[in-house]
This record gives sequence, structure tokens and C-alpha cells, in this order.
Amino acid sequence: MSRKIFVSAKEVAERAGVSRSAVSRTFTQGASVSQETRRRVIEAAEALGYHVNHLARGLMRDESGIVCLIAAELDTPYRASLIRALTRHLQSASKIAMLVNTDRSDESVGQALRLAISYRADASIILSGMPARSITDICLKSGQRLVLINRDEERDGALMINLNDRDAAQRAFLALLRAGCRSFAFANSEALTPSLMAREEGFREAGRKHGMEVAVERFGATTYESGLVLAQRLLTRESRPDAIFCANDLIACGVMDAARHQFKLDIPSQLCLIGFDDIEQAKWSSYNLTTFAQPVDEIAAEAVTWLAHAPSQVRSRKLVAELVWRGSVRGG
Amino acid sequence: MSRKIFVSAKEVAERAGVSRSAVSRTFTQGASVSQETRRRVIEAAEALGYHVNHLARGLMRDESGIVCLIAAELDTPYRASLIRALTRHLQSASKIAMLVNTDRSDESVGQALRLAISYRADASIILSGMPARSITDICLKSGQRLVLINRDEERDGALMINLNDRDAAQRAFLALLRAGCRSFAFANSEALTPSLMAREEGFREAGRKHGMEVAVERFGATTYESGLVLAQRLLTRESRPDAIFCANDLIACGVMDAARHQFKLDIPSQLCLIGFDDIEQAKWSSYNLTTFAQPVDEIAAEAVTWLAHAPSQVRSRKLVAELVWRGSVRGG
DNA sequence: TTGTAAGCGTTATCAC
DNA sequence: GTGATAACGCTTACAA
Repeated sequence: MSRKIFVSAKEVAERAGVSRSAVSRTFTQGASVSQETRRRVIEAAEALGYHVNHLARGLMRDESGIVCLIAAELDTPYRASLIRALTRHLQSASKIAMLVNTDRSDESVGQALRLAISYRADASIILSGMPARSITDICLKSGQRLVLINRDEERDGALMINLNDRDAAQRAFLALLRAGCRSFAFANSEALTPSLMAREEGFREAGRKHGMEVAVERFGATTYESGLVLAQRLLTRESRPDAIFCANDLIACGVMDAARHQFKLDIPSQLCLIGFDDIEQAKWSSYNLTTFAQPVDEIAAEAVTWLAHAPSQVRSRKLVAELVWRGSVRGG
Repeated sequence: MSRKIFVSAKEVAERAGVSRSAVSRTFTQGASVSQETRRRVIEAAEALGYHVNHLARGLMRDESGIVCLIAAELDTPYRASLIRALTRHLQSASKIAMLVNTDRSDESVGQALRLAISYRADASIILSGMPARSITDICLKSGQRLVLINRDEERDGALMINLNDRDAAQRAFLALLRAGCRSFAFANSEALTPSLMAREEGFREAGRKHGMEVAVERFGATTYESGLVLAQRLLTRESRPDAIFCANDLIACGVMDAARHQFKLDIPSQLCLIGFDDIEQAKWSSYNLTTFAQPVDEIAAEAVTWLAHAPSQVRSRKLVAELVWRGSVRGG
């Protein structure tokens, strides 16, 4: 099929009139080569268009330089920004990202992990789903690093990065209470992921603590469209909520649009809304959404630092999502 | 640092009581192995957690299975959805995506391409920027496939996938004209990419053809925020436009928000708007934007089909972006 | 500093 | 169908 003919170190060596090892050393960090040899090698390499074969290099070294990113729904705003941050940080650490698109099933995550093993990835970063222990065990036993972002199950030897979802939800409740809201609701999807559930439970718990009922509605995927449906359901209840905490910004935008355009409610005077993630659209003036900011860059930095450096003792990091005050809650 | 100890074919062979070649054949498409041998190999492999080393395999075969995706601003809605589509299609073709995040500079694209060569990628797909000919020549000479999406410069041997930006822009003009608009404007960024410029020129040309002046404003990056500024500039002109064609949806959303919230204009009765891309947010009821839909899935399918199959004669594909009628243009 | 030689884990070729 | 053996392109002792 495709006849690939890349130039090899041997050819460079011949042209430069040195040995193959000299070429290798020229392109290896901290190897000892004389100025003169290096110069001649570089020159020949340049002329021939030589590039070290990382496949072969990965065979010898115990680092391939590859890190596997495993995620579903890559085009979701929050996910996309996390992937961007991760690739950026990885590249700064001289690693390269392999991107595997899974559906939500744990089976497909397992498949992705197998792929990561096949390419001898130095690490895998899992953003969606939770693979079976059998496969993560192989990863870890093989010496592959594993980073779990916003998953709750543990894996010995893996790094878990989590947010203070529960606390944030409680803060959300307090903020809404202070804004004078009396009837609280939580708009969730049916995805039931750890972080989404933690937000729901945190919010419920805060309600309980203050002796207030929290209406909870769950529907479909974690999308804008679900937000529309959720608003429909919540805002037609006999005791209509005047405060809705949404599982994430996408849902919040849907809820807001339905509340405004369908129920003709004014935000925030008749309905206060809080989201989660602080996606780009939350800042858009049509939404101007009060929400919790995911520390995307910090998450990426933590992950990459951990997997690039010595296996430190830290097994779990909890980062905080700060409340960003905008216009969807009174006062502030 | 990290002690990686993956299990090799040799170990599987020993455990299964067969030769290394038997193991290799078991995992190679269309190799001849007896039922019995295969069974024993699979069993041993399973027990040991063996996975074929794609690095080593890529060394022998002339296919690594790796395809390099090169793009800037990965978290932009359109880009993110294209990346999602590409990874999905690549995976269906048993390829794996490597993701390289560039800034807009052509230099960084060149770096990305070098990386692609280093990992012996079967192909590179460029979504942003345009690398120097010197480096693309190396790619092509090495037998690496090259796909350019929405770039205008040619590279012999590469596949170019383009949209009918010019025609679309002309259609946009006609649609706005038919809606009764009298004063036309184009809101562009300063990115000056081929597709953005083609849209601008197509729109201008259509105006000229109908003897109408088209106001053009360019500002900043291709973002929502730029849209806000562009609206500011366009809507304060002495002859305020009642029709604005925007370089893309992000800008359109910004223009719309500024027009509504700042200038208190009603869409579409006082101002008609057309965007480009048909990002998720264009469907959101706050925008309900009439726009051209990028055939994202088709683009991805074209690209992957081409690079997975025999080097067909086709060097360039022009796909069409269809106009999606929503509520930001009168009539329709 | 340099070259020689022995791997790394595969697959492809070749006898059997 | 199977098992040796020779690549593939690189890194790294080791000896010079």
C-alpha cells in the first residue's frame, strides 16, 4: 500500500562520516559528543530530513513519550477545554497525547486502555467512565501511570483528581438562600456520574440542614436539551421553585432559556440559577450565568506534573471549584 | 524512573509451549495458525495480560496506525466537533489519533509535523495554519499522507478538503436581500484564514453584483468577544446595517448579544444575522441562528477514507455547507 | 569522545 | 502449520 521510506540514523551516519552511535548520541539528552561531530551530524540530518524514530526509541527506553487521553463526548465545552489544557501541558513536558474517543460504556474505556498498553503509553488519563479493575490492574502492573479525573472509585497506584463538588453544592445552596430564594430545586441528568451525584447530594444535604425541601429532577444526557426538559418539569410543579442549581452549565443554559422564553420568567428576579463548570457560554451576555469554575488548568497541571515526575506519594488531589458571581442570582 | 515491565510475546510463547512466531501469527490478520495453537496462545496471553507492542510492530510494518491531528484552539466548538468526528472515524478504521495543539503560527505547525514524522504517523491532518513547504515535502517524500482541511495552499500529493465558502457567502447575501435587507455588512476577525477570507470576498462580490455597498469590519480573534466589538463598530456607523453576515457562529453570537442587549435591536425585525459553522449554540433558543452547517461528519469521513485506502487520484474535495434556516433572518 | 556489538519486541522469509 | 532466523531503527554498555 503506502511505501514509507523514512531516513534512518544509518544514512545520516554514512553521510556525516561517523558511526551510528554518534548520530544517536547527538539526539540524546546529555550524551557526550564533541562539538565537531555534533555539527557534522546535525548538518547531515538536516540535509537528509532525518528525524529520530520514536517508535524504535520507545522500544529501548522505558518511555514512549505517549500519554493516552480517554474521554467521551469530546466536543462538550468543558471536556474540550480540559483536553486542550491537557495537551498543552503534556507538550510542555515533551509528551504527546493520544486521544481515544469512547462512548460512555466502561467496556469501551477498557478497550481504550488496551490500546494505551499496545502503544506502550507512559500513562493514561481517564476523563469519562470507569474501566474494570482487571484491565487497570494490567496497566498498573505494567508500570503504566493512571490518572482518574472526577471518578470516585479508587485504584491503587493511580492518581485521583477530584473537585469539592459536595462543598460547592452546599455553597450554592447558601448563596441562593441568601438571595432570598424559598423553593429550591436541583436539575440533574441521568448520567449519574460521581461528580454529578455529589453535587446533587451536597445540595440536598444543605437543604435538609436548613429544613428545606429540595426538588430533584433527573432527565436524559447532560446536555442543553435536557435542560429544556428539566425546566419544563420543574417549573410546572405546584410549588414552583425560585432557585435551581443545575448539574452543569449546559443544563443551566437550557433551563434558563426555557424559563425565559417559555415561562416568561425574569432571571434573576423571579428565578435564580447556578451552574457548574464555567464554560465559555456562561460568560455570554445572554446567559451571564453564576457558576462554579472548574480549575481546568490546575487539573491539567496536576495530572501532568504527577505523571512526568517521580512517583510521589500523593495518590489523590482535591481541587476547589470557586463560585463565579454573575447575573443569574440576585445580590452577589 | 518508571520501571515498565510489559509482557512480551516470548513469555506468552513459553507459557503456551509454542514458538514466538506462533504468537505473532495469532495476533496478525490473516496468518495461518491452527485452531489448537491459537487457543493455547490466546489463553496464555489472557492469563499474562499480553498486548501486542504496536511500537515494535510499527517498526516492521510500514504502518504505525497513528494519525496526527494538528490544530489550534481545540476547545472552540467547531474545532472540537471536528476533532470528535475525526477520532471516531479514525478509530473505526483501526487508526489512533495523536493530538497536537499548536498556536496559530506556522512554525508550531512545522514542529507538529516533525513530531508526526518522529512517531512515524501514517498521516497528518492539518486543521489550522499552514506549514512551510520544506517540512511538508519531507512528509510527502517519506510516504506520509497529508490532509489539509480548509487551507488553500496546495501541496502535491496531499488531499485538500474545502468548503464552498464563496458560494455560501453569495447565498447568504441573496437570503438577506430577499428578506428585505438594504444595508449589508460583514463581520470578520483578523485571523485572515483562507476560509474566512473566502466568505468575506464572496459576500462582497455578491454585493457588488447587486450594486450594493458591503461594510466590512475586522477585529481580533475569531471569538464571541470579537463579535461584541464588531457589533459595536458596525452598529454605530452612520448608515447602520440591517443585515450582518458573520465570519462564523462565535462572532455571530457576539454580534447578536451586543445588538440585543446594548443596542436594543430586535432580531430579525430590525437586524438580520447569518453565521457559519452551525455550532451547538446556534440551535440554542437564545440565538436560534440562521447559519451554514459545516458537514463535519462528511469532512471526517472523506479524510479518513482517503488516507486509509489506496492512494486514489483525488487530490481535492469540495464539500458544501448547507444553509440552515432558523430565526435570525426574516421570512425563510 | 568514539566505535563495536548486543539487545528491545515485533513481523517476514524460509525451510521443514 | 510451524519454528528458526534475519531484519526494523534505535539505545547503551563496553572497550578502545
